[in-house]
Amino acid sequence: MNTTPATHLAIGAVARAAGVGIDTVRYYEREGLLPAPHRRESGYRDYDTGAVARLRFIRRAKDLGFSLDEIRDLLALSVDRERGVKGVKQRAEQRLDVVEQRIRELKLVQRGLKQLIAACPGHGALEQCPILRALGDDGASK
Amino acid sequence: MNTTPATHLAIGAVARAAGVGIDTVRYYEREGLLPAPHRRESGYRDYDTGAVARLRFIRRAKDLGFSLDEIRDLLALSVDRERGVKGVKQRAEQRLDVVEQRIRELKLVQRGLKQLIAACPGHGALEQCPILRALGDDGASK
DNA sequence: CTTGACTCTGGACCGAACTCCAGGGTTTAG
DNA sequence: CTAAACCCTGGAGTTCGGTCCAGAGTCAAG
Repeated sequence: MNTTPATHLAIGAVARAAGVGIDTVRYYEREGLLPAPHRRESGYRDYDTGAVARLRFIRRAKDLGFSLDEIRDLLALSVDRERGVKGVKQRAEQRLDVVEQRIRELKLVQRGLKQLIAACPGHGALEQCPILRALGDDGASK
Repeated sequence: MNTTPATHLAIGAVARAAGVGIDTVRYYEREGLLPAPHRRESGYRDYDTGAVARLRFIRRAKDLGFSLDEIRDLLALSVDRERGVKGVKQRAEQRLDVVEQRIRELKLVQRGLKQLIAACPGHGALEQCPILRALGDDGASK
């Protein structure tokens, strides 16, 4: 029944396995993203492979642009039989909205830059430079 | 010859005219983006309309995604008869590269999110949720 | 047993671009 | 003349997601 063997991993091993820094693991624990693990007599944290899975979950969610706050939320949903699946889908949709909005903004910037670059000869008088003309009303001249 | 009348503007007026906060104006002065203006007897800063133009320059460049460091550079180029136009065009091209790279990254994220959303029914067992399955190898279940 | 690698804590620090604060002085409208 | 609105300085605080540090204890190989 137990698919996750309770291997005894120290923090360094768990960090390496998940591809994050040791300080990051402790940081996530402080932030409530990773449950506090058992401790050995010595005080050393003692992880099992579930911790590695959880860290990877966090890393992948971060790659999709979720903030740590949102990931905390996602992690809570991931064990919520009631609203879990629905909530997770909703969050993904919200994230998609934000990403698409951001893409639209960047495309506007892209268009603006392209136009300026195309219009600028790359030499000549400052007064004629379309980029400077677009940025300021005057060329900051004396 | 003088196209910029030396109107006497206090910091609040200049900030309003440029659409930025008062603290931002002082911050830009500290950061060397805006030259230190004349002072009245009282110590009050006394701006002319050139300051408004320069603040607008900064604002527009920021809208195009330039950092304050880059804007400082742009401002220096805007009065450099030698490398001015060439340098400005170059900076714009570099910025465009970064913007386009960012758009590509966001499109990957967009694709990933879309796939997950499409695959998720929005209800049912946590174990079946493709989003959770994609994020973690396990659903953080006990 | 020794050495080197590992881990512990609490807290400071990073960058970017502001934003806010206290405790003053100044200007201006009525 | 007074009260409101403005301005001054220096410095601290904000957000986000870590990263680094000192000083101390622990573990594993040889």
